[in-house]
Amino acid sequence: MATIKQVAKHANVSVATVSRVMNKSGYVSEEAKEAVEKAIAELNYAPNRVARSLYKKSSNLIGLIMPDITNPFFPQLARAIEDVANQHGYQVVLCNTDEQLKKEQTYLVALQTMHVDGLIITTNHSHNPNYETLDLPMVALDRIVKAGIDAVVSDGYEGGKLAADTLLQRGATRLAHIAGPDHLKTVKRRTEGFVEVAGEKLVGMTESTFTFKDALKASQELFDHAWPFDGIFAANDVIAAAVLQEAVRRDIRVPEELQVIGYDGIELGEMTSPPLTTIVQPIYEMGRVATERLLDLIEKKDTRPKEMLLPVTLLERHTTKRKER
Amino acid sequence: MATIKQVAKHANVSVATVSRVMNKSGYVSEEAKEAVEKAIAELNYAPNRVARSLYKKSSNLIGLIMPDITNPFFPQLARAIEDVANQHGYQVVLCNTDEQLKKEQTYLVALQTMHVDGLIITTNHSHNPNYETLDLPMVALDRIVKAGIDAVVSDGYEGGKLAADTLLQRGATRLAHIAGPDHLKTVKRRTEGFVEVAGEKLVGMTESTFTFKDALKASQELFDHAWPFDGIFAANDVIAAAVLQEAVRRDIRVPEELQVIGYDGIELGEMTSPPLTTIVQPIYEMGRVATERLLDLIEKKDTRPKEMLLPVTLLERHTTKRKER
DNA sequence: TCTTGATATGTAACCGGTTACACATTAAGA
DNA sequence: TCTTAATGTGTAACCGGTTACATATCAAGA
Repeated sequence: MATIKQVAKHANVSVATVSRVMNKSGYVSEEAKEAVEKAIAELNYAPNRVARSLYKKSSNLIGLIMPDITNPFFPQLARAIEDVANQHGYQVVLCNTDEQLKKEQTYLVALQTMHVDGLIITTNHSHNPNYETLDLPMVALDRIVKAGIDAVVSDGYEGGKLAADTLLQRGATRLAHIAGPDHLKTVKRRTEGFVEVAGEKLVGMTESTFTFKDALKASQELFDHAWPFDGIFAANDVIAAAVLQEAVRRDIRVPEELQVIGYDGIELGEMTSPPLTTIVQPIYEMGRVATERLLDLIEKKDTRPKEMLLPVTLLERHTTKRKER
Repeated sequence: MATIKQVAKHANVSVATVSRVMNKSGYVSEEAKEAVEKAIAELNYAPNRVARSLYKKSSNLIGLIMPDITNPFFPQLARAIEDVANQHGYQVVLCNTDEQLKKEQTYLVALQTMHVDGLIITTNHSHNPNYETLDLPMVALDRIVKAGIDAVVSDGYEGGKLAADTLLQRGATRLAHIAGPDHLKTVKRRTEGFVEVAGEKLVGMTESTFTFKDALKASQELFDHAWPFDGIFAANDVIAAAVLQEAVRRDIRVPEELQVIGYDGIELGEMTSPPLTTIVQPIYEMGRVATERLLDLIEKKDTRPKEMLLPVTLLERHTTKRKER
């Protein structure tokens, strides 16, 4: 790789001049500019970002901290983040923490020492002491870390209500629900919204993590203890898929006997049989908004913290009945 | 963040001494060592990796180039890579290229200028000119880039044969197949193995990309034109899921009327109804092996290029019949 | 006692950029 | 013609580490 010095020599100017034309800063004569551009082209020069980082104290890197990219909700988020970051000349460093404080801590110092310009956090340590002292632009995504840190989330409360409304409207009279992990505020809201509207009609409820295995176990328990019910809302699509599979295994016809609604809108829902009706949160959009917000923060365009609530919509596939008229 | 100079002053030694204790290199008296360690602890010092990179020309960063993290095969790979990299003190930079040469090119210069130490490539430009001139350790994963570049792949040929054998052994007599994109060598091998064993029994075959939508379309065509068949092998699990869904929609009973086998062993296969029988490639293992190989290459432990072929296994879930005795 | 090698430490060059500053030239305005 | 501001360019300091090299001390062996 050529260095700026070589370019300078090749163009018969000083390194300062080369730097000036690279950055379009300061005064440069047309003549010099052309010579430099020619040299750059001929030597196939690209400036060393490490050197630039060292002086500028900015790396054009952003850290993406997530629990586990293997969880099907996150890849779409990661994709959106990477797309937007890339469009603005940033790269993203992927960090899986499995929600372990220690891993998170390790990553945090690694990211700091490599001078990332900002952080997007999709893990949920509401009181993670690590973030308190961190002087870095950051935005929480699908999670609420603490007041004072920007957050981008979908409207889980409305989503929960929408799920209940839909089920009721399609003739369900006995509702059930599988909630997500208790410590996730954004997920809890879905349950709150659902319970609020379901009211007396709620006949069964349990809780599960977001792994398919656990969800299957929770479904089985629910079917064993609370059956019959004719409408169920799962805290996310993976859980809904488990419910579906268990229903099929028990020869319960969906949607005739049991209507199922998930939450997320991940591609998986399209692949089940029958395809899953779900409350979709605009995942890509959330990633996009979060990243754009982060870049604004990095460029100090706006620093008042705020929480961005994105609307959800109902996607009717085939685990709910047709709308009655 | 404290700098090495501050630590040096605080410990009453020179920066060289501090550097020596940090790197356990050269001679340092016990006395000095303790003073430095105390200073480091007190100032909460962590060396600036950017500065270190500049001098060392090594960043402890590895670039991960994939088509699209949103494709459910890749997150597991990414996860494995990140795990291993992290255990060795490396971070990974995520790059989605959508198989577009231009994006790939852009990333390649970005990664080079930030001095990544190595590359893991899961895209498939067999003749991508970009890689030819690149003087960077790299390993291809699930893809074969070109001779001279290490590759880690699963044994698709054996997998295809295993799928056909299994179907035949379970009583299927009319076989069908949906192949993957033609330009992916590793995927083509699956088809070759399958066709080889299926022989005369093969009554229908088509091709599809790895998106669910396309797969669904291909399935419909196959059912329209080649039905009846009683055993089908799909080039990956996403396609198999589409076949399954289409079969259910047509009221074809699986596995009684039609047995289905996928390839990959991704979690999705567990979530379909019925759960999918599939040829599993050891995805996590592949990521691990590739990363360990890359780290060896980076540390110059071994530089003879080689191709690593990992074995596949049959995972019998419920889209195939019980083994006949 | 003198030599020699091991131990210990500091100074300064270096990595490859960016930019403050000094200096030179030129054109416009008084 | 003299000032002054705008334009153009180079030198060197700087970012924060690593390390080559110079130098100093000390103990062991000749």
